[in-house]
This record gives sequence, C-alpha cells and structure tokens, in this order.
Amino acid sequence: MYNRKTDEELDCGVRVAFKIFGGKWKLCIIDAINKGIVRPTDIHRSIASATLRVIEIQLAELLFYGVVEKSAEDIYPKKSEYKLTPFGETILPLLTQIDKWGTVHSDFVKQRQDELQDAE
Amino acid sequence: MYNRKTDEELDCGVRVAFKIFGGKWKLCIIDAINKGIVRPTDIHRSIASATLRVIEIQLAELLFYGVVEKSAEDIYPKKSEYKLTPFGETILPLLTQIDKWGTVHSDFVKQRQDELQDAE
DNA sequence: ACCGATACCGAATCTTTTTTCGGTTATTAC
DNA sequence: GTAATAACCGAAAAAAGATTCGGTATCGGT
Repeated sequence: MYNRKTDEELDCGVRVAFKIFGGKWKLCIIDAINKGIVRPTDIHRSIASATLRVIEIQLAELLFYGVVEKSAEDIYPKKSEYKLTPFGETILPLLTQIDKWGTVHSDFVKQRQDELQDAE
Repeated sequence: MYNRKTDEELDCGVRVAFKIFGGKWKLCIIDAINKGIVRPTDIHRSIASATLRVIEIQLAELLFYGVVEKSAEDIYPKKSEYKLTPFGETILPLLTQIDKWGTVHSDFVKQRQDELQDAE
C-alpha cells in the first residue's frame, strides 16, 4: 500500500468517509460486488474504463479496511471471491444516494463539462 | 481551472457525483457555507488544515458548476460572500449522511490507520 | 505614507493516485 | 507441451491534485 509522506487529518466525518470509499473506483467496485460480480476479472470487465491493476490495488485497500472479505485464499486454481462485510454493507445506503444524485444531475454536469472544452 | 490530458468518463452516477463534490475539501467547504461561514478567509479559518489557495481553487470550481454563487463581484472593499444555489442545496442530504457515516466509523478507521503505521 | 486585511491569480514544486508493463504461479483445455 | 486464463505483485512512468510562494489590487486605520 502507498506510503504517505504527510500526516492525514481525519478530523471530520467527511474525511474519514472519503478515506474509505473516496478512491476513484471504490464505490463502483462495492457496487459491482453488491450486484454479485465477485471475482476480480469479472469486476474489471464490468468497469470497462478502469484497469485491472487499479482494481486489484483498491480491492486490497477495501480488504485492509474491512469493507470486503476474500475467500479462496491460497488454493489453486485461484478463484478469489470478494464479498461485502457487515461494515461494507453500511456503505450501501450512501452508495445508492450518491449514485442516484449523480444520475439525476448527469446531463447538467456533462453540459458544463462540454462548455469547458469548447472554451479551449 | 486544471486542464485534463485524458477524457473523463462520467459513465455512472458515482463518477458524476465525485466530479462535483469529490475534491479533498469540497464537502467541507459546502458544509461551512451551509453553516453561514460565507467568506473565503472565514472558510479558511474554519478548515484549519486546508490552505487558502486550495479553498480558492475549489470555490472557483464549485462556482463553475453552479454549486455556489458569489455576491459582491467587483466592488471594493472586496468582501465576497458565497452561498449555495438550489442545485448546491441538493447536495446537503448526501453531505449529512456521509459525515454521519464517517463520524460513526471514525474510531475504527483511525485504529486501522494506526496499525498501518506500526507495521513500518 | 505605511501596515494589515481581503480577495484573488500564476507558476513552480511537491505529493498522491493511476496507468503501463512485465513478471510469477498454477490450473484447465487442446 | 503449449496456449489461455486467473490472480496477483513490483516498479517505473504519467497524470492529477494540492501546496507553497510570490504577486496584484484596494480599502481602512494610524
């Protein structure tokens, strides 16, 4: 896991929450697992624009913080399956709300995004 | 505003939402404004661990995406006041939930954090 | 006239995060 | 026995994001 050079201030709830699920793909991964897509390659296939490596890295972080757990540790053939822990499941209501908000305002945000592009 | 080199995929609600309020200090700034702390220096003082510059930058982004609006445009003495737009206010329920989640799980996260430190 | 406060901005320089790429191990399928 | 697939990992590089620092402009107080 990446070794920070500076101390991280977890002084408010928001910072704590973002520490756990603020990564670029973390909520997408949690969503996939919740939908029954439990193996790394399958998660990768379901999130086309993420690389497999970043999914591995973020899965390792989610594992470290106890959001997900892994079965099939060191046996072969390797068929790892990840699932949400009870702790991980407490994130689901937030995920639902955040995703819904984003979906509702998607067009508006994309429009503003395009205006930025045109200005250059 | 920062100029991306790669195309940003806003393919799911989560990505859209994080585009708007996923910045390191964005939700903290929105929270401050909501609490009536409306001027840049005051916001800075209320968020001790952020620099004034980053608050300015993120405020400009929130302004661009219509989350906040600014009064006292170009008059002197400069006493800018920021407030949430109706669009910005739609973020408040999420902010409340995220902050609450983080507060509830704060000790657990900090504990895991410390374990990481000790291992080095 | 000078100092301190406020509100900015630009640019260089970090730090952090993501990507790219190559490698390992072991199984199944042909 | 060779190829394909799966599940990783390490390290370098690139990209994104945050910080530092110095600058401008204007006001109000002394």
